[in-house]
Amino acid sequence: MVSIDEVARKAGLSTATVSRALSGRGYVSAASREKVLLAAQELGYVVSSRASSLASGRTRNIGVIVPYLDRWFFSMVLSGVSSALMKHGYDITLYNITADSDARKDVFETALRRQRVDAVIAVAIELDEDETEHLLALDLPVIAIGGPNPALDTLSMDDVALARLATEHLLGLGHTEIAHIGANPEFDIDFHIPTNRRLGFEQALADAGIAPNPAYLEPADFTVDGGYRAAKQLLGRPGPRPTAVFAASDEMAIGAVLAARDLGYRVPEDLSVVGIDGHELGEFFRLTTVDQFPLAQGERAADAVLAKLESSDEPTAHGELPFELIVRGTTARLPKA
Amino acid sequence: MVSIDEVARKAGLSTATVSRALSGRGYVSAASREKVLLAAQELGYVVSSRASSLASGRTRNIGVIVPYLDRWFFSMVLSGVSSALMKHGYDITLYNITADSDARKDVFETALRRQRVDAVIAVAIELDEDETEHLLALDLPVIAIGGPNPALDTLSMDDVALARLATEHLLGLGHTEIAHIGANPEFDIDFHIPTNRRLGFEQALADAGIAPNPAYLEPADFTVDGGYRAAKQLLGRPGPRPTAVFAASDEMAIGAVLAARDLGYRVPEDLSVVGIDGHELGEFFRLTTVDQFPLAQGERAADAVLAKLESSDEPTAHGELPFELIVRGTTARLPKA
DNA sequence: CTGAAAGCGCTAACAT
DNA sequence: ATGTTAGCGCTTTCAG
Repeated sequence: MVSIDEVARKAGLSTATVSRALSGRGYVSAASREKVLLAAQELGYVVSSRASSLASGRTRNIGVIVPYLDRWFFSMVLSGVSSALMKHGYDITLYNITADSDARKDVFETALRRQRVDAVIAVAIELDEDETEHLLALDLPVIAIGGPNPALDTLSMDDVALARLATEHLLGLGHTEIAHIGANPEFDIDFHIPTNRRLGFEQALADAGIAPNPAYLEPADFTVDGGYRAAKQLLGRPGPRPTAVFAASDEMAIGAVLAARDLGYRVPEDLSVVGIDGHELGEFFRLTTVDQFPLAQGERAADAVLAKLESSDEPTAHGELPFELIVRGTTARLPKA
Repeated sequence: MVSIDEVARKAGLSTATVSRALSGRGYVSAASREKVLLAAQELGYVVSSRASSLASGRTRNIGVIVPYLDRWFFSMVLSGVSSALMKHGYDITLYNITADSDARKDVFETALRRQRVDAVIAVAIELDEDETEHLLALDLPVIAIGGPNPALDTLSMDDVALARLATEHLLGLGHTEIAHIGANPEFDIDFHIPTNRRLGFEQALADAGIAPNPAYLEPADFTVDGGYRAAKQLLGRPGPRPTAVFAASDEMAIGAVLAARDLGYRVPEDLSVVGIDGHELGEFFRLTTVDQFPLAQGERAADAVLAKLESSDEPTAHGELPFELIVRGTTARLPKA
């Protein structure tokens, strides 16, 4: 491994100047910089992050904590974080919080404290007080996606508003018999997303003067299969039948579309379906959805963390994440009866 | 940040002994070890990986190179790698090779050379000679998934055999009019997977004495949508029609199932469909598939890399990855005509 | 089995 | 603008 001394020797300068030229900190004449760059190039020198970080306290590495690696949303966020950070020469080390609570504890109590990272991005993890403490005690910039966690700088999604938008879309098309798939308190681990989406749904109905119908609330587990089963229940039960379904995720919405078809209902003629996410599969099914741009969420978190790193004073107000209604083919006006 | 000196002082021992006790390297009396552990515990001491790695040359961090973060297969592999490594106290830093060739170059020429990792796992990336050189020049243990790359220790999937198995399943059910979706040379970037799967398909047919029918070969892009379009072509064209379809991925197979249904064919009565992957969505569609256990692939790569780390002499023969036919509901015997 | 001490390769005052 | 030098916080000989 070629070291900084060799570069210094070759460039005919001191190691200090080489360090300055390479890092861009401190004054270096243009001529010296040239020499250093050339020497480094020719020797194939790359700064050792081990040594550099020990001396400087900076690692150029960001820790990213995610609860799942194998779920679409998190993959997208991670992808966004990664591309944004790589552009700035930062590496990312991954901390996958699992169900195993010992492993989880280990991340906060040991792994993150090894001084391997300059900052932390926590993606959609509900942190308990202890964990929040640990994070704060690191004394590093932290950005959370998906709050709210009043103790942390957070980029949060207004899930109530998201759900209102989806519901209002249906209302605007003339639907009044609207069912909701998703409200399952059991899945409320992640910031009450299911509950908030149900709340938004109910608010929109209330604003339109529609009384909530408990029979139109069907719990499901956020999978295609779950959405399928829920929709079958909704559509198969005797009695009043919804003309539209708002599912709390695109995967459930897709399940609902498939269930409707299997029962002989046409989508959107007989049933309108709207989801939430902007899932790639939604395009194939021409699913109307409220896109929450997970890739952009990741990029934005990365940018926020970099901003905090440059100027630690930055306020980095708790930001709201954008979302947008994408009207495709699974929703339509309520046909006149 | 509490340092090793404080622990040493509190334990009444030298820093050398503390280091030995904590790392498990070198002799330490049980009594001393106790004292050290207690002191470290009470002070909440965690070894600084910066300092430790500079002094020892070990980082307890593995670099993982992946071409995609947002594709199911890679997410699963990554998930497997992550869980296996975390168990052993290793962190993982992620290098996402993108289409951007400058960024790609940067990973091999700079990022990986920063001495941040003890070993590298390369997931299904076709490396050119230059990149392979760079990897080898790191002088670190490297494990590749998805080879073959003769220069690297590789865990590889026998895609020809995988495809044969899928095809033989169909043949065994009595089908002779079998189409294949997937062979698209354009997508051959990743180790000729499409080509190898087509080869396995053709071999199985040949072994059964069936002449290949070019009209039964439909290229597609490995997405649901691609599989859907391909199947529509296959089933919609006038002339002989296949009674079974072997798709080179589960997502394409799902697309084929949906296309068949849309055209009025029943699956599996009128058309059998088999895929490859073991994709989670396959379960919902009751898709028959050849599972390639991506999670296990990741775990196995992690174990292999750890083994190399412990004993650098280990031969770590180029391993073959397992696969298995999962018969579900989209394939059936050819009905007597 | 333990301690003293010499680095690991770089950065950041400080001096010039 | 550049060089000198004292660390950064650990690990690892080497003695004992």
